[in-house]
Amino acid sequence: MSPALNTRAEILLKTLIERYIADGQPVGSRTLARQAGLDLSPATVRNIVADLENMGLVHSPHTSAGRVPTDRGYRLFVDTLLKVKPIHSADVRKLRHEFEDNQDPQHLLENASHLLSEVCKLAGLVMVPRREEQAALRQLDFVGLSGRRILVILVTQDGQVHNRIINVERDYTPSELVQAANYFSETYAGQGLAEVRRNLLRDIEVAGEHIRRIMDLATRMAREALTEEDKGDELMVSGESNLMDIPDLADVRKLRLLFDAFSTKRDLLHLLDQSMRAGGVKIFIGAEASYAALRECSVVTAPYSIDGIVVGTLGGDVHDRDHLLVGHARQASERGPERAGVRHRPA
Amino acid sequence: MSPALNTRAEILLKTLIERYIADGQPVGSRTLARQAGLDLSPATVRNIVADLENMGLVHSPHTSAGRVPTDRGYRLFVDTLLKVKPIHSADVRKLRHEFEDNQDPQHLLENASHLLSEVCKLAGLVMVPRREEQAALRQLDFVGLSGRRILVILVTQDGQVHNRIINVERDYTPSELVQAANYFSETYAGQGLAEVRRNLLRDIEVAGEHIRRIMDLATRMAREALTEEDKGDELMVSGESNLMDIPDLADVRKLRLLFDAFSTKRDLLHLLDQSMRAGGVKIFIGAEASYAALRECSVVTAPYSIDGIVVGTLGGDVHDRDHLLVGHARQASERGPERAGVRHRPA
DNA sequence: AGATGGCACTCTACCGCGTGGAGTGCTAAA
DNA sequence: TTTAGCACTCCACGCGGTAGAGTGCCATCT
Repeated sequence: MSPALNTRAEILLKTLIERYIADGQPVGSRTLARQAGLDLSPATVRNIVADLENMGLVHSPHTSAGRVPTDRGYRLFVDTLLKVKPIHSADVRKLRHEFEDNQDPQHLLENASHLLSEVCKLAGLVMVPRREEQAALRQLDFVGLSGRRILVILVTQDGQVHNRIINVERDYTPSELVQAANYFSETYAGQGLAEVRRNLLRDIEVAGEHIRRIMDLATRMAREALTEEDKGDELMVSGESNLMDIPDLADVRKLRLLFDAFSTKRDLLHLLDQSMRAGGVKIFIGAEASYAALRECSVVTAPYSIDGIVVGTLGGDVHDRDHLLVGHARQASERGPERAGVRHRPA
Repeated sequence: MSPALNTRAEILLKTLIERYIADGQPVGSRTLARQAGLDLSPATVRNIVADLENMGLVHSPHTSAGRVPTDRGYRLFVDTLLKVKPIHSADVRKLRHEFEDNQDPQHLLENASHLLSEVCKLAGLVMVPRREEQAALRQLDFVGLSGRRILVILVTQDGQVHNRIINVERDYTPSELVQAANYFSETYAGQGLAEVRRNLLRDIEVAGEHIRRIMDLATRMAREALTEEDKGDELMVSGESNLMDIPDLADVRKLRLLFDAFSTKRDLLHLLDQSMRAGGVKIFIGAEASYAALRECSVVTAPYSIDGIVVGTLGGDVHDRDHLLVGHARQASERGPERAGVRHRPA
């Protein structure tokens, strides 16, 4: 694929990209010659850059403009040219501090997403841990509401609380509810939620005394309360408005596309999911995300884990290299990697 | 203040504003003469509009442009000129249907906010019911987590579930937790949360047997779990991206201001709070909201109630008159009023 | 007296044009 | 292999001219 570059060409490409990322303008031979620190004349630089163009790493918006990196150029850049430097340990301490107090998972995730966007001045994404793959049931509670509605509260081992309201066919007395809750909690505690659902449905078939008495409740619960959380809840986005500071999103229509993408969430989730399975920090550049709204951006993702098991992904729509450095380095220093950014500016 | 207008002037002002709202362009005498249906020549219209300008109801961006309504013009418009027509009962049915299934309050509010923005193609705001003023405690649960952390689950009479993690000084056995939960649930059920907090703190003073055994837990709970929810949770915003379709927010900086306002939430909450106390549909035009970011917009708010008690506010950053009609009428037909919109376009 | 037509004036948006600057590709010389 | 020079291209910018929309005022009509 990408043919080998000699050192000089590499340096020039790197400088070109950094320069372009810094101010978004196509960069010409004179600037490049000065910036690269190679003591070459603009003319020489022109020759080399012409080669880069032949290799499809850079490209001219029009005849007499400077050069702009292509997707392939970026790819090569992040794969082989980019060095990340560790972030200052004081910063790490500060970040660690932010997460110190025991918060409930919901708030923790919100904070992470918010912080991610704050630190990087970009949009931060955090995928909610996959409940069914990870969390085991710890406890169940039923609370009777008016009108044959029952509130199911479901606590998982890791301290997450989920609640659903289900409608049932008959009235239940409070003590029935308590008994049912105790029974379910004892019988199914420690099993994964998907597992609970399966077992519960099976147990209804060969129903024992306990289950038969609360048949309706059990069925509803298996069907409604134990099903997958709405997709909408599985992704948190914050700091979207940071994207408005990015000059080439000044066009409101582009912005709109992105924001719609953030509120639909579905495709983004897919992207993060991909990243989760693959493991490690991944950088999706422009069209690589194969998702129209992100064509002009890049997304950097990294899975995070709880007790060593990968359960979700952090990511971000991204933009400039400094932030890439920050994000990448944090990954080395914290257990759960954070994220990073590189910006993409096609014509 | 606003001097009396004769009918003709009123009609012209009304037409002018409607026209301006429709396409955002300053409106000139010729258009106005044609549109108003008064069979007047442009010259006559010019004279009358000149009067309106003297009264400060309209204003010219520059010498030879048409007229644009001022804040005072809008005020007069919504106060005396605007008639709302009921929305089609089929629409009402459809909306009612959307909220039919019993959802838990969290989702209900999210849906309301989302629907609000969908229907009006604007940003929808929903204020979360004021917990401490309304909700009474129904049930309490403690779940022990690792490391002396306890998950407090708190169910209110109206079916809302809140949970907090608190740190405690010593370990509790599961049965201790169950007993404590039972005790608290029985003792304080039916009281408002603020009340519970007060009583609990008082009871700790003159501690009885039960409380003394779980002193630490009780104290923490009163302090941490029963305090006001974070302000951040009290307001839901959705459909912000609809605002991007509004032509004069094409400027990204203005947009940014608004979005920041939405994510800060504090001042918006204040606005909705005001509206809640005042009651009825309120329309804040431009600077009336006395909040810089909203200077170029208007906000329409209406309180909603549960069982006749006002507990929160719906509102929206808003934009065109048709939606005002829709929103206003729904208020008449549903118990909880929805919202409405009028748009403001200063120079 | 109120409504109207006419007229001069003003301001904006837009178009075409010329210019300066930045950048390129090519060629010939070091 | 590098460099300097040169002709060429293209964009951004500022300028003047024009068309259109709108106003304000005055004289006239009913």
